[in-house]
Amino acid sequence: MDKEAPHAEDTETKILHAAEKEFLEKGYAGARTATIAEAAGVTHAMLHYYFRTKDKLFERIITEKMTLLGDIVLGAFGDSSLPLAERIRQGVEQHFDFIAANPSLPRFIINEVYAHPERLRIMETSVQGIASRLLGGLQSEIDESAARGLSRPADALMLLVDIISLNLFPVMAAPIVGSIIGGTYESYDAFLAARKQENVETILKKLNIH
Amino acid sequence: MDKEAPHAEDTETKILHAAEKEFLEKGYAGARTATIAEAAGVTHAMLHYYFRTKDKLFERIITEKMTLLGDIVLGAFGDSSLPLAERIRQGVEQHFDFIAANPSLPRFIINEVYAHPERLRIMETSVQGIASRLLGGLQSEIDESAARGLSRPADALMLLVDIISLNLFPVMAAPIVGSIIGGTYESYDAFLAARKQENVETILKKLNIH
DNA sequence: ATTATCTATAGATCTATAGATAATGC
DNA sequence: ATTATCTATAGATCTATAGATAATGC
Repeated sequence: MDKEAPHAEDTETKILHAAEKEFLEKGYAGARTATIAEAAGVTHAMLHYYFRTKDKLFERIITEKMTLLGDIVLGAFGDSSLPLAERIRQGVEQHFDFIAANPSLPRFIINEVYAHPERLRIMETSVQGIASRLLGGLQSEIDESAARGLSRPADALMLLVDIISLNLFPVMAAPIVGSIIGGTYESYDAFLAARKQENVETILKKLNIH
Repeated sequence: MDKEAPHAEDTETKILHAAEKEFLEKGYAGARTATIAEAAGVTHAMLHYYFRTKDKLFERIITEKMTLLGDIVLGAFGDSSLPLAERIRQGVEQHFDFIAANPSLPRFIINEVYAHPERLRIMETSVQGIASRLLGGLQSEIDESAARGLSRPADALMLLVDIISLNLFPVMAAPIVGSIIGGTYESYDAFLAARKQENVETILKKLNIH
């Protein structure tokens, strides 16, 4: 049924997958094309045959990842068919789950955008999408709820920054936070599960929503 | 009065300062010893004469920075002579100000600990200090306040993670957040000032403190 | 007769040191 | 007579390509 692929993965795909792992873990500067080729199980020359340069290969990966990250923010908070409290709870949880499932993604994007701010142009479209579509709609829902006395007034942008801040840090800084919590939790995953609920509560308490 | 220093900065100090900047901005893998030497205004050979290897120079910088970061957390929240609400407000603000004044520090530490988790041992002493001294004291204050009906009960560890999360993200991800906020604020510094107060409020509302 | 793969190596970049020379402190 | 500095270059590491060979699709 697929366009191709009776055989497992073709060389190009194997290189892409290995490159994704290497770049996300070590960043552009720390990644080695020879390491990528080896992990993909192909000779080093193949990497250059398919992608010409390290830069072009990197460009492929970071474009894909930035688009993904933009989409997930929009996707998590975009469902406006729910009552505000539910929309926020689900948004925080979905966002948290995505970050937990892609733990090196935020560090990767933050680092590479810092190193080359012009890379933001790749995200600009999704970022503009967030700013206008999501924030506009969310803000009017918050305002309406506050006007009815169902919750505290709040700035939708600030709320979004709150949520992203709270969700990213325990995943990005896992080794450090892990060493702080020590043996308080059974595992770091148990801590993360508790943290997800804690973040939902923090936001709902801020809105004082009923 | 000083031990030395009639002349501006000696070579060793110039190299250290240049190295700090280069490593914090580009990380270990992205930093170049030749770039450091050039920025310090000395020949490349001098760097190796004083510090032998890139690794040893890096070790000097990261040890200093990890200790600093540990100390600041302890320092910001350690003043237990204040009423709880004031202690938290001042702690959040002091911590925020320190991060804003050292914007590449969190990214640097998070990246280098991720790349080499064994580096956590450098921080272990300060980290243990935080876990026991700070959290223990803070927790009993929170408990006492809650018992008197002055605030909601809360877990001191979770509260600390909340604060650090909220304070770090807008500084670490400044280019990205800046592009999301667009022209809403006069400058990114204006946004950060607003953000500091917002973070204080978020925490106080979570505690529902009066 | 085009596409994919391999071996071998060039070429670029970076870290590190050798060895000579100048400056400094007894 | 020790410490600091410079020039020159070795040595290691990494990216990229040349050129030959094998596989694949008409």
